[in-house]
Amino acid sequence: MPELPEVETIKRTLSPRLVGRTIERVEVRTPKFIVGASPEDFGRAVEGARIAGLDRRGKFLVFNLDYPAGGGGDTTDRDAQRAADRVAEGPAGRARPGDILVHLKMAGQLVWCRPGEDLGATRGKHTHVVFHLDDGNELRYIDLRHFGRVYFARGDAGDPVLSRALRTFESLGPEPREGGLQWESFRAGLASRNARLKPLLLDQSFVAGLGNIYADECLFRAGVHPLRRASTLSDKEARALYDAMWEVLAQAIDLRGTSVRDYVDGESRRGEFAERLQVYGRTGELCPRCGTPIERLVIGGRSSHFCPKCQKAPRTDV
DNA sequence: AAGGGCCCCTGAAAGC
DNA sequence: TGCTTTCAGGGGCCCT
Repeated sequence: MPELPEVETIKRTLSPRLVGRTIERVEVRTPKFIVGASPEDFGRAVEGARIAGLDRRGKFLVFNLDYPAGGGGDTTDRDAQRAADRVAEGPAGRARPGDILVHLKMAGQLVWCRPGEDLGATRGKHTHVVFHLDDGNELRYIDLRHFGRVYFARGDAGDPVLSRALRTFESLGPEPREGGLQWESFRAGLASRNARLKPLLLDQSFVAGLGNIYADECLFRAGVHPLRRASTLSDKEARALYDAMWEVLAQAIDLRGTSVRDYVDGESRRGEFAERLQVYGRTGELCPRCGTPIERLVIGGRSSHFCPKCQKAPRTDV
């Protein structure tokens, strides 16, 4: 389940292999994965384009393409401009018209491969899009659950699925790390919300990139219960949560993500953060801090894992 | 603003 | 044992 650390790892593993390469041919095996254009139009548009940059925004991967006819500008200018835009725009950030956005949702994989490389029957069967590169290698989009999508930002503006995705992309909240989310605005954001913490952390317009796994881990490390109302946190608790986000995400990125099920990076390698998970998926196991059995509760339709002793339940609402 | 319901889809697990 | 059914799982949209 790729969340921020996994998508970041994919970006880092793919960048050196993709940036500067030209897409020679696109093979769309399962049309529904391409949003914004027919497979034919998508192929025609993208073939011959050069991958100028690879970015991550929340859980989206952003392929920035240079097109041979028009558009363009030299790469250095573009990169500088994009970096400047990101700082200037803060959380907003728009997709550029020629970009390809990829959201992997639960089980999507983006994998760099040698030509025709065999990834096994299951992954082979679920390989939906193949980008053939000018050095002969391939970038494959694989998805065992069929939830992910490849969005062509230059596609049909009237396509409701595309415009919804672009709207979602543009309304992403700040990145939790790297100078995105500032303490003061986080503190103020919590204070202004009555929502329960768990759904709030999963709200991508509040903060971008957390998913179910890291939300649970952050709450545990901060010692706050997932049902707590955001506005009821003390300064100390809010600070603990802010720091926990930073630490958990940094550690997870260091270990190249969490492979609970299907996740692998751009080189098909699994991440190693799963063994460091302290509560997620550990219902009934003992809390590493106090030895109390970890409990599971469904909140907002999502399973939540927490230690009932380290994360005190709110007095009301439970 | 908050929250419930629903849908996307497959494979694993549970049920018979 | 083997087949069928159920459900988990993340995210986001719609509706209230």
